[in-house]
Amino acid sequence: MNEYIGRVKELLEKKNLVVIATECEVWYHGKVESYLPQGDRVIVIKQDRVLLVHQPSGVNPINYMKENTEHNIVENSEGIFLKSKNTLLKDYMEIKFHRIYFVSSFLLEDSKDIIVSGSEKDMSDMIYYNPYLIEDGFKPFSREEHTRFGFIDVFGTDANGKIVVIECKRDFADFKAISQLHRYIHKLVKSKGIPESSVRGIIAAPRISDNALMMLKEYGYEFKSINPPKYLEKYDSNQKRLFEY
Amino acid sequence: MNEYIGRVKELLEKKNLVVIATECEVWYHGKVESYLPQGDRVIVIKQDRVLLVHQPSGVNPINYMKENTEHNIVENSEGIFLKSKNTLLKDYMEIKFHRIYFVSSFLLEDSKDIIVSGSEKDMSDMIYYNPYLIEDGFKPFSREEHTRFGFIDVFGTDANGKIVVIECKRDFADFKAISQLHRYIHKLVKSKGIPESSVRGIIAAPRISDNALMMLKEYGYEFKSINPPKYLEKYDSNQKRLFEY
DNA sequence: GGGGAGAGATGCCGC
DNA sequence: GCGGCATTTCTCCCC
Repeated sequence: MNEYIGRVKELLEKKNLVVIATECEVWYHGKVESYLPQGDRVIVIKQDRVLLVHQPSGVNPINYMKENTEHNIVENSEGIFLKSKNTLLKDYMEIKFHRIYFVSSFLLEDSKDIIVSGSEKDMSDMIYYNPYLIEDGFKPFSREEHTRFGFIDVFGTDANGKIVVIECKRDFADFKAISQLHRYIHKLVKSKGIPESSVRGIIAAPRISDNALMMLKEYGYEFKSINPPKYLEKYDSNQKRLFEY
Repeated sequence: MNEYIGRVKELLEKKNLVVIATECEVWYHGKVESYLPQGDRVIVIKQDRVLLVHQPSGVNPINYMKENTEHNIVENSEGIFLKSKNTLLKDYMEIKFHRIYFVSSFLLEDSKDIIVSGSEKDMSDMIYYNPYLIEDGFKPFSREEHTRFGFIDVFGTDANGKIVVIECKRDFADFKAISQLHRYIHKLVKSKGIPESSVRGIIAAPRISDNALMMLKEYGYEFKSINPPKYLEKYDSNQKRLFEY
C-alpha cells in the first residue's frame, strides 16, 4: 500500500489525472453531511482537481468535489487519508484508504466540445425557421428571448395579428410547462396592458400529460404535437453501425 | 494498441470494472444525438455494464450509457470500435479508439450505501419534532404527507387554531417554492371548503430570493429563516480532521 | 409505469 | 453572484 500511496502523492503533485481502485471510507461536509461506510470504490482525480468517488455500479458518483479542490495525502496514527478542501465552496472531504487495488495515471490533453442535436433550443430554432410547423400564417419574430417577463422560446403573431407565445418541451409537457407559459403570458398582459384575449399560448412538444392537458384547456391554451429535430445522421439499425461525418 | 484491445475484450467478458485512458471519438444516438470529436478521454465500464466517458476536466461524464448495456469490441477496415447498445432504452453509442494510453481493471465488491444528513426531509423532521422553531403554539400533526392536494412538508395548527402549511427548502427559496405552496393551499381550500383566511402558508428556508419574497407577500404568506440540520459530527476546521462516527 | 418533487442536483446564459 | 431554466437530468415514492 505504501508504494501506491507514494505514487499517488507524486501524481497529485504533477497534476496528472489519477485513477485509484480502493477499499475506503468517505466523509463529506458541505451543503450536507454524508458518510460512506467502508467498501470498494473507484476514485478519479482530474487535472482540474475534480474528484469523483464511484461505487462499483451506477452512473452517478456517490461523492464528488468540484474543480479547484486542494488534495493532500495525510498519514497519521489513525491511518492513511486523502484530505480534500474547496475553500471557495466551503466543503471538505476525507477518504480513509483501507486497501489500494491499483493506481493509474496519464496526462490527458484538453478535449474538444461535444455537438448535441435534439435539445429544446434546437426545437425552438426549427420552429423559428419553419413556422408552418405551428400553422399557416404564423410569423415568429424572436426565439430564446430573455425578456423582463421571462424567457420565451418562440414569440410571434398569427394570421389574425394575435400575439403567439410558444413554450417548447423536448419530451412530455407536464403541468409545470403550462404554469411556465401562463406566467409569461400573465406578465406580458400585465406589463403591456394587452387584453388577454389577443394573446395565444401554445405548447409545442411530442406529447402532453393528462393533467397538463386539463390545465391547458382551463387557461384556453393550445397544444401542438412536434418532435425535436435530430440533425446528425441517423444510426442505421439494419447495418448496426454509425455513419460517416 | 492491439494488446490493449485484446485485454479490454477479455475484461469485458469477465465482467470486471475496466478503466481506459484513450484518444477517441464518440457518437451517441438516443433521446438526443451527439458527436464528440477526437480527443483524450477516460472511459469507465462498470460491473453493471454502465459506461462513462469523461473529459480531462469537469464533474459530469460527457457521454454515458446506463446499466445493462451490451458492449462489444469491433475491428474492421474503418478502425477499432467499442459498440454499445441498450435495447431497453433504445440508445446506442460508438467509440472509435485512435490511441490507448492505459487499461486498468479490478473486480470490485458491491459497496454499502451512503448516509446523508441535511436534506429537506431532515428539515421537515426537525420542525416536526421542534415546532417552537416556527413559533410558540405551533402544533404539527403530520410531515412529508402525500395528500390528494399534493405533497406537504409539514402540516399543523397555530395557537389560534388556524391551519398552517409549511414548505421547506434546504437552500434558497425561489418563486417556484411559493407557487408550490400556493398550489397546495389553493387545492386545500377548494377541496375542504375552508375559508382562505383560516390557512397560513409558511416558507421555511435559510434564505429567500427577492422575487420570491414579493410573490410571498402578494399571497399573504410568511417566511421563517431556518437552517437544515446536520446530525453527523462536524468537520473541525481548526484541526483539519473529521471525527469518529 | 406515470406523475410529482427533491437534489450537495449540474450547467448555461443573462443581467 | 443571483436568477431563471434545460438536462440523455437522476432518484425516490406514491397512485
